[in-house]
Amino acid sequence: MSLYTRFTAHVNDVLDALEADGALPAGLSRKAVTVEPPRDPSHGDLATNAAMVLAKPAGTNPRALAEKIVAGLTALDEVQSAEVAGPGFINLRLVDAVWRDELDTILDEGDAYGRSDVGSGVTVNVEYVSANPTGPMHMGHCRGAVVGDALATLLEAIGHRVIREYYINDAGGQVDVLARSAHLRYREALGEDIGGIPEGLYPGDYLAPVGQALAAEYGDRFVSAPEGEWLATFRSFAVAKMMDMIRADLALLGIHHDIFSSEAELQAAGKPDEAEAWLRAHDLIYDGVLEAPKGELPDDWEPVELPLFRSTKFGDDQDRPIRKSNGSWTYFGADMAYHFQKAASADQLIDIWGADHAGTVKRIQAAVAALTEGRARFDVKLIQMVRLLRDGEPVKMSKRAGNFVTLADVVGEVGKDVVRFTMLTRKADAQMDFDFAKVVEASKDNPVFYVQYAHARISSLGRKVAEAGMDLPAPDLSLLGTQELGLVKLAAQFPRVIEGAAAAREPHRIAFYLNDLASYFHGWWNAGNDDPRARVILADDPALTSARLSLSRGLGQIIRNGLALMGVAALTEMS
RNA sequence: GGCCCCGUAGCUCAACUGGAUAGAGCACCCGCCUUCUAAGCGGGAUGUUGCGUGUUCGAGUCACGCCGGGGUCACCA
Repeated sequence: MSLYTRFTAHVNDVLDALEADGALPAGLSRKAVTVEPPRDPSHGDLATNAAMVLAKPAGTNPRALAEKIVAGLTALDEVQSAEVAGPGFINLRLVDAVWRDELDTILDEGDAYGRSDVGSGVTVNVEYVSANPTGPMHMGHCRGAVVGDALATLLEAIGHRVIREYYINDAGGQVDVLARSAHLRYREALGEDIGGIPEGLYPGDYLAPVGQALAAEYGDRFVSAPEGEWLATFRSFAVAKMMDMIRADLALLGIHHDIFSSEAELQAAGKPDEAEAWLRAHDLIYDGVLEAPKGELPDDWEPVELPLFRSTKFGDDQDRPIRKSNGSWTYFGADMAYHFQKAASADQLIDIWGADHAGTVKRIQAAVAALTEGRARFDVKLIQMVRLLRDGEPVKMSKRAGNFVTLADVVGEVGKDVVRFTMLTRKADAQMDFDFAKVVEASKDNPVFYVQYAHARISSLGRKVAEAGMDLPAPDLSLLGTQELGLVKLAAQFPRVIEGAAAAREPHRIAFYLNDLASYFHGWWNAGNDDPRARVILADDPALTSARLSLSRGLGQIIRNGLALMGVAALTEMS
């Protein structure tokens, strides 16, 4: 149990006691009661708003109620002082022993420190990447891949069972285009001069090996065969090759999915039909005429009767077709069934999408709400664009010739850890710049470097002590000073940060927290510049050295654990 | 035109999903390198949180309406 959940329990105990005494009406909701560190540390170590939240429903005034709660909290051994402040906050100051014990806990629990089981018993399906299987991963996919993966890790850290899933869009028109592109390369591989790649086919060179593989597999039997004879074969062949490439690209980032679900298989298994039947039985699908698109009408637009899902009943602004006029499924029709399938094996669903799909969020949320009858929590996280820069100048990307910046190029240039960390240094719904020069810069402007540098400094301490052959006594943490306990207090927030980040589905908070912790650590370290007695290693004071070394190790542990959540390896020395 | 996201210091961004006096870094000014790694540290200055109503003990955060920037609109995927 983390320190913060422990004190939340203490506050609840005090409230229980007040209820038992009749000082507080029984059964008031404590949902809004929080126990958290105040923003301003001068207010104390912990603050609770219990009196303010409960005063009104209890029919009393906040300060009077606060006084009663304070009396109960003051009685606790771990509490040094409790006082009422401002409009009715209760500020707690804890005895130093609490923080020393917490440092021991960090060191004892090691890699497990910060993990919890608050999410146990709940399975969460995180679907991320799901790039179309028509080419290698490029930078546009990168951020969503990293955010999704880090979020999945974060959810595991609070005890959820997590399913990492990739949805292969292998049923739409774009995979037919892929198959035709592959057929062209197949003819090329068999010696035909194909000239340029016609407009409308995928031009990328990565398809050449696919053509060669097809030639090796099938010889020349499909060279002049009508499309109907080879399309399906070439399609599944090429998709499989593309997925191999994508899996290899993802592996460069350390990303591995548990499940790859195929849209084509989903349709072949009749899942969309099942969903449609269920929805029709519940009067959530009707045959109707789609409204004309707003704004400028396409030339070929004409009213057609289609099966429409009543997404307007769930907050969408238009009912949405699930089948096309030729009877095949729309993307939405299949996607609806796909989410229905996912919800069968998970309690909560999270989709990581590019922000360009924002317009389709409501309809899929409507579908999930309908098909699960509101049971499944379902979040769509939209990932904003990343602007690629080099020394402040936008990286030019031409759309023709498949000339985009691939994920493999970027990882090759700056490394996996830099890419992953950088992608997590912004809220997902804020746009972000990725500057090749800045992300590898060795300065404190660069959080990747700054955090790693702190960890390297900490690691160097262990080496120095070993080299010096110092004989250290068991640490006596009561030797730690105020600034040092302050560092412990910040370190002790780590479990809260994890829980908060997981609950909000915001992995970037880990990166910000680590940067903060690194900043305080560097400050402590540099105190030794002005005052040699403030250094960690004091040759003439093994006792103090031992205590400070324990603190350093604790901080190093937190940094490692935080980086692990982000999928980033901690450096023990800077190169 | 409808919907979604964003708007916070000169710049880039935070703010623990409603808490106290809105915080960091950059840039600017003042100190600090015969060093446990100065690849940095300490201190100073920086605000009508786009604007306006409302909800309440309390709003950057929630609701509604404007303003500005971006995205999106299909029987596409």
